[in-house]
Amino acid sequence: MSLAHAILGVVEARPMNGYELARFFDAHAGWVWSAPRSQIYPQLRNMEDAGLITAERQVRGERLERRVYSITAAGAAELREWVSTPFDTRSKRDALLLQALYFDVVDPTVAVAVLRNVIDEQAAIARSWASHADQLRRHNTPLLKERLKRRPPTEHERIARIKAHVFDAGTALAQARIAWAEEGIRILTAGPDDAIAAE
Amino acid sequence: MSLAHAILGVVEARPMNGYELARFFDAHAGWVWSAPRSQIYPQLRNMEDAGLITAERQVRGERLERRVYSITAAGAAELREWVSTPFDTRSKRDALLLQALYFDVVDPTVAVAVLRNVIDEQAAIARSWASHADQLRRHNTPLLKERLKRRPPTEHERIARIKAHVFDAGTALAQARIAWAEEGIRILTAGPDDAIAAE
DNA sequence: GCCATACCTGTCAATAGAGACAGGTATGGC
DNA sequence: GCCATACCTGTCTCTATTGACAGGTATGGC
Repeated sequence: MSLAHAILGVVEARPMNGYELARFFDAHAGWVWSAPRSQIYPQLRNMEDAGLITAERQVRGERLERRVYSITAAGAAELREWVSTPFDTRSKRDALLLQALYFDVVDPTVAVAVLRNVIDEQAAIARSWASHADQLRRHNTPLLKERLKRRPPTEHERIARIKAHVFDAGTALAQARIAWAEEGIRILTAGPDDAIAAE
Repeated sequence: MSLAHAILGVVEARPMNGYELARFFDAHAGWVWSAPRSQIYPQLRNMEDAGLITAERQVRGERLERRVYSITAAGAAELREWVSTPFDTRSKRDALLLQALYFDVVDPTVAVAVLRNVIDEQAAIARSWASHADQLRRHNTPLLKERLKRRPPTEHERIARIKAHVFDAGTALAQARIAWAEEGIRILTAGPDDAIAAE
């Protein structure tokens, strides 16, 4: 399951508790991988049971404790193994494309409104991904700084470039979707005359 | 749920039984939306209970029956409603990007091998999507032919263009991923000298 | 007539994921 | 001292999704 590997990659940078992880997935990794709290806490327990992470338990008050999780050697090995494994990249579901596939059953103006919404959302995504890639290239995100502390300085530039390049993908894919939606609007707004003229 | 709407869009073209739908999702719609048999059969029952589709039951042998489902007026209304609704297009999970995010923990040659696999797979996807878009533009797929029988001829060209444009998206996104993976290989194979030289 | 194959419909168990609900703890500002 | 807020860990229920398993029916080729 990918959530486990997403968590392994984060705690590999620095130890975190469930709350921090949940906030991190909301704020940052949510762009690449998202998960609700109700999935994170049980997942951490499972990973602890599996020996992929260890918890340092800190007592808080009378009943609560805070568990700060660190990656274990087994966890690091599992992460390397998973990252090394080529897997099926064929996307199995795309709700946006499914919706567009049936645009012929609604009024063109309605479909155009849906596509305009797509363009606005994807433009916002492209901006925030580009901004994050830029921050990474400047070695300027909190988690990257923590991560680099544990790596030799000669590797720092390379690591930052690898991370930034992932967010470049988000930008490029968002821009591809925008271009596609714009072309879709042209197709939907072309009248029957245009269609015949274009034959 | 999107599976229900994927099914509605297919049976809107022509009535089908569960087996045909399962094969269709494997062969064609699987590119946009996939589902195993074990999800399709219960889903059809639910949709029948909800009045979105109706089944014509044909007896086969002593114990089996074949159920051929057609869309109802309520189902067609539900499909139009769903297609008209702008929804959140921010992708919540991308296993490929998650994997690439942690390429720094493995040997570059391993990461490059993963990316080469991505390129091969995405190239195959781009080819088959482009081919399908071409077939649609020629009004040459079985389901499109069925679908057009129920629409006025003046609409045929428009409908074919809308469908084909969805598969253009698949091609464009696959090509964007290929370009991204190729750039990733360049970053991974660049030595420390290159990195310094590029500063 | 037999058999391989395609046709046809399901069940079951397990995991993943979403969203609502529940409740205790520390701290800074008033 | 009180209270709002952020910190912190969970449970519960429902639905989605997967993969394995189960089994009956029609048909064309040998």
